[in-house]
Amino acid sequence: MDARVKAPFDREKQFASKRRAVIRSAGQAFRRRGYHNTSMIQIAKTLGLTKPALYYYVKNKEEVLFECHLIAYDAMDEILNTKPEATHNGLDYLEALYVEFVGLLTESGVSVLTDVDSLTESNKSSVLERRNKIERKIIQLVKSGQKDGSIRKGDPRLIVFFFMGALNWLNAWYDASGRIAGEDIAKSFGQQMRAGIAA
Amino acid sequence: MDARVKAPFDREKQFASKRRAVIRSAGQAFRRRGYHNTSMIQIAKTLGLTKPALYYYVKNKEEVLFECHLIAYDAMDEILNTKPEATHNGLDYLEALYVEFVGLLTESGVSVLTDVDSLTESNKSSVLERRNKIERKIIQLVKSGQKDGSIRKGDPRLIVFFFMGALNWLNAWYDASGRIAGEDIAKSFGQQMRAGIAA
DNA sequence: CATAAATTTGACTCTTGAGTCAAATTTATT
DNA sequence: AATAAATTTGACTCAAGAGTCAAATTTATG
Repeated sequence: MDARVKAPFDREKQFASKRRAVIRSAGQAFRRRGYHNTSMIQIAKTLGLTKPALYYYVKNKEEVLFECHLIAYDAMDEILNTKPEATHNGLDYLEALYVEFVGLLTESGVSVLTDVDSLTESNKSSVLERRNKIERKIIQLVKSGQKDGSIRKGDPRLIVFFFMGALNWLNAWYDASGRIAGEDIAKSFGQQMRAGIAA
Repeated sequence: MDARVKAPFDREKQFASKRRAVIRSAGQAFRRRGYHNTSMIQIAKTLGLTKPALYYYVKNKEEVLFECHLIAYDAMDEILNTKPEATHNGLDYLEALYVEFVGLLTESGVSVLTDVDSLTESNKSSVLERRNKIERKIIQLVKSGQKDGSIRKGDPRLIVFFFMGALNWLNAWYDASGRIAGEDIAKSFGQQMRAGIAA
């Protein structure tokens, strides 16, 4: 391998991966203690860094929060955009998605953060836009499930708000170090959400 | 009426009611913008006061947050302690409670706040104690519903976390000024929670 | 109307934590 | 080894917001 090619690439790669580590670690802290109860110094110390070293990777605290949000919505988008193998009716499909969502929020360190109001106006609306887009997609899925007869009638928004609420609230109580296995949660939540909306 | 008796009583009453107004107004602000995104001056201005006038009624900001939490849990306790008229099976009872909970969080200004980590250690554990107590009670109700056969088998904690999550997340999206009526939410949520856990 | 208590105010102080900067040190490249 | 880039550091500045205090004003009571 040519060093002139490999070296800069490695540098970038290292920088990017360290940066990701910063965001992920900060995200964990935000989830546990909240955005405002987590100082940049704490984040730095957790990673064995000092504050200026942290700012070498990151523009400011709000940017970190913003990216934490993006990570979550990127991951959810990915789940939403992955076509399921077998064709299901609306209900089956929705349940499968839901189980994956729960898996995402329990197994991977990803979490849906609540601190939207600590973002700049522009970042805030961009995050809300992402969230709404996802919500609209799921509402559409519910509607098509109602059409194919697998999901019972009723305001699709309320149906979605219900089980998505249960999902988002996960972050408030679920602790990776807790004693409930993520898989068990996914199974139970999947069942309840399915039974709750089945026709 | 004797003025020497009435007057001081009225003063106290006025003080108490103004104080309550402060807490309630602050609670609304905390719910909308979050604890740390709400300054004491904002709270004061909303009520047409200045900051020191606010501190006449309240020891410090954290106390306000603490009392907001207590208000919510007091209200939930009251619902839990009110015996239902007709005797139901576990499922019916739980659904009735749940509908009342949703009503509480939509119709009255009460909300379950997320900022537990902004409390002093002692206040924090006291709030968590209250929350756990309520959770345990509901878990017990689920268990007895499972015994009488109206609620399906499964880890009662996970069953409770699911629908209580949906409940608590209400505050994150529901805005009293929104276009969905609280009663409609209660009805839909009640149905979904019931169907989700029915045997 | 005089007095005391309740209520409100303007003008402070103090702490915390975000963000910066110039200099030092480490790492890669020739 | 010399040099340049990447990385890290200690020591700052600065702003926001919590909380205070002595004095002014309003309200109730005799």
